[in-house]
Amino acid sequence: LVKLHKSMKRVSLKDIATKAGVAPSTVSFVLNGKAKQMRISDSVAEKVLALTKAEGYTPNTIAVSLRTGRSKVLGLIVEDIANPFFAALAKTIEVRANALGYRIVYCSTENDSQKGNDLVTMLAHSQVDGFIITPLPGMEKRIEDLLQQERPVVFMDRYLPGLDVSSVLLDNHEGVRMGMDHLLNRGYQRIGFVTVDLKQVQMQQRQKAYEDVLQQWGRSPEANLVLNLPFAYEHLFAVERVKEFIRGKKLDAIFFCTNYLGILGVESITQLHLKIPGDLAIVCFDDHDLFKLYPPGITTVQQPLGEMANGAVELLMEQIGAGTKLATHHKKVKAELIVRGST
Amino acid sequence: LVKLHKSMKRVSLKDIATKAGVAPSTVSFVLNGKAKQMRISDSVAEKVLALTKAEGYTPNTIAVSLRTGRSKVLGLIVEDIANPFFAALAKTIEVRANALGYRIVYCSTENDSQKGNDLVTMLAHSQVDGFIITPLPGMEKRIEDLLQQERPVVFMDRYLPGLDVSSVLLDNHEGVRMGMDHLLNRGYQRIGFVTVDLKQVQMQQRQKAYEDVLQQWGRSPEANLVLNLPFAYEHLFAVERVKEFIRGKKLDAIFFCTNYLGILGVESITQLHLKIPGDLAIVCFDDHDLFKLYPPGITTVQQPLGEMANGAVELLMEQIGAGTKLATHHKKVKAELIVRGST
DNA sequence: CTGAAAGCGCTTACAG
DNA sequence: CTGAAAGCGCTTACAG
Repeated sequence: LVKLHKSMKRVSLKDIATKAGVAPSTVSFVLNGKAKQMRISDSVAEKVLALTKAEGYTPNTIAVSLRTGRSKVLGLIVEDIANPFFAALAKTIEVRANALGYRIVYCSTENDSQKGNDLVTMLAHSQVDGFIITPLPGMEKRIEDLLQQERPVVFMDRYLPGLDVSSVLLDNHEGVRMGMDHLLNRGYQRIGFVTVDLKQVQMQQRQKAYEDVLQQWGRSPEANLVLNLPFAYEHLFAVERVKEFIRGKKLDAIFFCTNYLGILGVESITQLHLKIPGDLAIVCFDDHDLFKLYPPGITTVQQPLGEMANGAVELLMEQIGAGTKLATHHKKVKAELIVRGST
Repeated sequence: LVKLHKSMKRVSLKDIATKAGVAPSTVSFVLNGKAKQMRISDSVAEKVLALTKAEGYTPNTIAVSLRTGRSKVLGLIVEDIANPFFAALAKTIEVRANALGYRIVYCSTENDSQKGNDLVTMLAHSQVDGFIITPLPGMEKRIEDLLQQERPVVFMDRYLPGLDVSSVLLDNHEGVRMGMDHLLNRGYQRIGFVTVDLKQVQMQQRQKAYEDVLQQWGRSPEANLVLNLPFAYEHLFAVERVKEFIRGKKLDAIFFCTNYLGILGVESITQLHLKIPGDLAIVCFDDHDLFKLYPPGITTVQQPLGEMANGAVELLMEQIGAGTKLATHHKKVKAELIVRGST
């Protein structure tokens, strides 16, 4: 076993070839599993393999990339990698991609379409083999360029209407339905819905679903009990609003539209000394397993982060594998209802 | 402005040279800002610049990497990118690195040294220019290889004793001292300390600091009131233990060693109907701004994530810039005491 | 002031 | 069964 010296140059394929007394191409074929195909003798193949092991040789991926035109790197552009939701997605994507021999370069748009566009450009220049993007309005043009160049692209969690890009999205309507059916089947009558005044499509889809489900269960529009908190609420203010909401509307159940809302909901409820679900049933949309840290009794509508992440990688791999432009797929993933403790 | 066609080959430096009627080297010099240095005429330089713009030319970074031996990519290896603490660090590192013209490839060890070693190997093969690593026991040998090859490496958040590697670490002792001084200065007498039975050096340093500070304030060892929860506690079990601890030891203040402990602490305290800080003062070590979601009255010892991340990038850049092996630096970052609401 | 040429480390037709 | 050669897209001594 040859020990590397400090400033020793990395051993190259050519070095191996020289030591083995064969041509570089022979080494390349052996290492790429084309020995049989190229009808290289077993003895030569074995010698090459033994040498690469002894010398600790591994191919320079940069050179391979330049030659083959494939970098084995995927670009992941999310809103904010420090957000636990995106961090969890990134993690699963990483694992899946690594298993397939791909590395991930990730970047955060910070909800700035200008920055998002710059990131796309940067990743395109560094020759990533494909993109997984959580897009923002304002990125349409730059992403159309990618499509034009036949670069594999998948949208995740969000999409841009009008762009013909494969996507993996959560079925928000179905998720709310599951949570609401859970409550309605158990006879709850006055189900409040707490949301936040955000322009995001997700929030609007969820609120719409709440209203649809109530209507489908034959409730009158007066049954719609919605608390719409302002964006960027103050913690104490919001807790008070939720408390008022619960008491004022005499709720027997409450549905929180996001997990951050759920956190302050739990605090409001604790302050009211309500038993869960004895006095009040709770369902909360949970984007990242946050409620596993919380006491039982809270039912959550869990985003299937793994499924979403794996779905995105899968759709991307299809495109990369195909080489040619495929028809776009729009994959909807279903949330999972998790009932913790007694109902 | 030339529009790219679907399967049109990317425009290369050579293409620009041909169109400009100059040699490729001339284009290269102009684009790399060496026009003056190479005494290229302004008219030629302008023509080249105009053409690159019109053709939308950008250099192929893979080719640049192969040629220059520098990839402009940094490898970031953390325990788990889905953990908000590491996600926040990753985010800051990303921003800083991007500003310096570097991209980040990140990977998670999942606390598995075998996986950690494989990741180091993988990143080394893909020619990253430097490593920022949250190391694990068992990675010593593989990291020594990196040092031997004079690859820039920085440890962040953790270190491996005996390895001569630059590092950025939190000053845990000082952090606990700040929190404890805050309480002791305000006259609190019975200060409990809640920790968890983890082998991590951080936890042990924090507990040691708690004990040291009490001793330095002249308290007898009987003043040490420590609740050591088992690793992987059940939520309800832990909440009960904290409640017992507060009542049993007649605490007037409590110090939580991590933010996850703090979360269940807040729940215990709410259940006991204690006013904060009227009945009980709380200080909590907060690794990732979690408590900004919580009600005021909780004082936190905040990890300066930004400082830590920027410090790591900075130490790495020093090494990359130097080209030769530098003396190692061990940077300690100070936590910040954040007092929310009245004391 | 500018160009021709070598070379980074691979892969892959092509020719024996 | 194996080798010589071209080339991926750049950069950088070197030679005018």
